[in-house]
Amino acid sequence: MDRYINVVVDLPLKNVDKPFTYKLPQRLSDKVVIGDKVLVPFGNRRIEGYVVGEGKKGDFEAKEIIKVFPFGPYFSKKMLDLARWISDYYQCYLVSSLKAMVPSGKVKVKKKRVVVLAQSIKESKEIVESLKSRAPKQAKLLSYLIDNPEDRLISTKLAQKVNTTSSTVSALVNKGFLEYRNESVRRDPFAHISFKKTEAFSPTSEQKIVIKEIIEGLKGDRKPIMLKGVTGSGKTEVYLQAIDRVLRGGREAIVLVPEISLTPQTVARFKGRFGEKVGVLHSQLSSGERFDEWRRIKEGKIKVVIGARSAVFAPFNNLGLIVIDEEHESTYKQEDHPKYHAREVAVMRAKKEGALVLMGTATPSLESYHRAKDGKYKLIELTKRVKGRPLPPVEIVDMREELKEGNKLMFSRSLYRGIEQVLDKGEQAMIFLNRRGFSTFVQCRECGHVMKCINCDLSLKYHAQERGLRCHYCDYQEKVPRICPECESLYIKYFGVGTQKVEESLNEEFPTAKVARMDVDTTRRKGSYERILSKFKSGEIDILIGTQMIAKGHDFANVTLVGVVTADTSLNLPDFRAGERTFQLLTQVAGRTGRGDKLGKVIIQSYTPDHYSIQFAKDHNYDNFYEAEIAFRNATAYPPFSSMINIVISHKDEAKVIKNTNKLGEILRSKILEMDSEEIMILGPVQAPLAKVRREFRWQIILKGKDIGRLRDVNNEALIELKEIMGESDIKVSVDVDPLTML
DNA sequence: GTGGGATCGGTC
DNA sequence: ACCGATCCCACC
Repeated sequence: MDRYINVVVDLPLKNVDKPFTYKLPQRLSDKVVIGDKVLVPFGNRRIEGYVVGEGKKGDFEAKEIIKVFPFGPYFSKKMLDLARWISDYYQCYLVSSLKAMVPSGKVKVKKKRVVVLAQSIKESKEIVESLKSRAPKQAKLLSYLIDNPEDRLISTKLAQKVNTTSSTVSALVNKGFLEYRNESVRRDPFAHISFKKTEAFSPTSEQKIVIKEIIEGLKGDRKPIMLKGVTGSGKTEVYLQAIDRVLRGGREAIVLVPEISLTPQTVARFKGRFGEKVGVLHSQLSSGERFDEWRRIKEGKIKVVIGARSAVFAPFNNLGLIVIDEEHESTYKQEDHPKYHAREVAVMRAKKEGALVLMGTATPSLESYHRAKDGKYKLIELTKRVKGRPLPPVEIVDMREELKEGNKLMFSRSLYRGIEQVLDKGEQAMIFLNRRGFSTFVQCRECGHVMKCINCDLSLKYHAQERGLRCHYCDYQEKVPRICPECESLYIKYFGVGTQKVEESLNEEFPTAKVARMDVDTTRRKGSYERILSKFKSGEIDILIGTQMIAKGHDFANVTLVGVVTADTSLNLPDFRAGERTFQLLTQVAGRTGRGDKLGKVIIQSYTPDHYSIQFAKDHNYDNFYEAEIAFRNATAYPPFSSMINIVISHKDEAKVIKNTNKLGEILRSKILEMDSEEIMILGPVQAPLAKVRREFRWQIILKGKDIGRLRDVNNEALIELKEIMGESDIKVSVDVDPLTML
């Protein structure tokens, strides 16, 4: 009886996004399971594919599988279900979702030729005695191996241990006292770091309650838990104790952290508690390292995985808990296909596998907090910092007043004084500026008025080419006004101050201070990130200037001042999440100070100091912020009150792009008209904010509506129709479901 | 994506 | 009628 199996081939193409049926040759008939990676004939080529199910003989002649790759299966039945959900929800090919789950690149076990004793310990000891006088080096080497039988070293490394060369080793091998053996080795990404064993802290009374609730969640309904805890309230300790519980119950845990927090210190914290059971998965690992960690998870050697976004796919079979630290972080959304959000995938995976999701943050995303308030997630809170440390006082400086008083510096008098004092006392300051490369906005320096789109109430973006203002949601355009439309002042300013300019200015104003800058430009080289941080920690640097990079997680006891050069940069981004981002950022930055025994202080400069995102950050008051922001989202029907899909069309030929995007817009509009529904809105077509990327022009259409399923359906039908009408196969269409940014 | 067969149009 | 370029489409 022939056995047939269904395989999805590794070609990201619409036409082949379905299973193909292959016959198993006799020799493999009982060796193939779902999740195996196989090599199959496809057309006149050989192609890799993944087994997704049993097949049956059809009305075509099935070809035979060529080979099955080792180390399979690469995914379980449940993970296949999850991949199907991702493909369906995020509109991507099944094979793309599957490939996100499996280790990529060359899948090989690394081997090395190690040197081991050829005789028993007892015999070897006798040999040592006999060698002592005539060949002392050989004797020394041999006794080293007797004393350290666990060492699995290659010839040169072993020779180094006793200050000799590998010829000593080969002499011993020739005499039959030692032998070479090929052993597989693990590529350990953290081999060079030592971990100090740590014990659980005794929890604060607040932490105790929270931990109890989590344990109840683990045993009970496993409804996702939102842990809202102020910065410095000890969320990590809560995670550690929850994980401990899960491990004791014989299950496994995944800890997702934002890429930027995945530092050796973070890993050390987990390894310190759980030792060798901890594994790490992230994009910086070499493909070999990633494969080894992946295999150790599968083999059950690892019980806790800590990693970035993709670690949500760790191949555990008895998953009990997924922790999502800093739940609101936008790095959890994958930027390329499949454009999944790790938080959503985690919730779905946990549901399928009976695990609990625990997401923690000081500043929940609006989406998640809304769900928590709706009862879809369980909300628990940590309101106090550990050791009773207070949250630092926050001072908001109105930069309009500074200008009126004749201060044209980028530092207010207050921040200037603050820096002076810090330098006097030998303490440290962090100066934060969130300057995004291309986005600038136009603002009146006298009254703070920002030029906004009349249709969207979003800030207009300055386009240098045409020297005009433009809304990238609806394409509304206007000229840059010569005088402020609000107060008729002539002080119209194009904002675009970057960290470099701040550095220059600090050096001018405080020539004796040691200033360093940390942003994408200064940390591009490997290790430079750690180097800057360790210099700051050791006190070699007085003032650290930086972008978001310095806002996260770091714990510097001597930092007593945090300055935000302008809170407006992120606030005036043309994005409905600008207010949310600003609040999150300010809250996080503020959390960087007052973590030691000294009191900290935060100074935020702004031209729009009355904005609720800034005002509520001053009081560290998330709930008030949430109420204001959710009202705005409700009024404007933005998420969480609607869903969105961003469709970007790109091609080298701009005319082609415009033609296709316009046509797609027409098709979408007529479809929505047919549906006789007011529910779906179409924004665009407009030129994408990143209008040209790698010589390709980009235009986009945004769909917005209550029902994500309907949005997807309309989008799908429209894209099929577009292809029929235009018949163009070479234009690129990229679909982003629940986009976090429209760029 | 890619090769092969169908299709179209130009050329001897 | 024959041949190369282009289109189309199936690939199990």
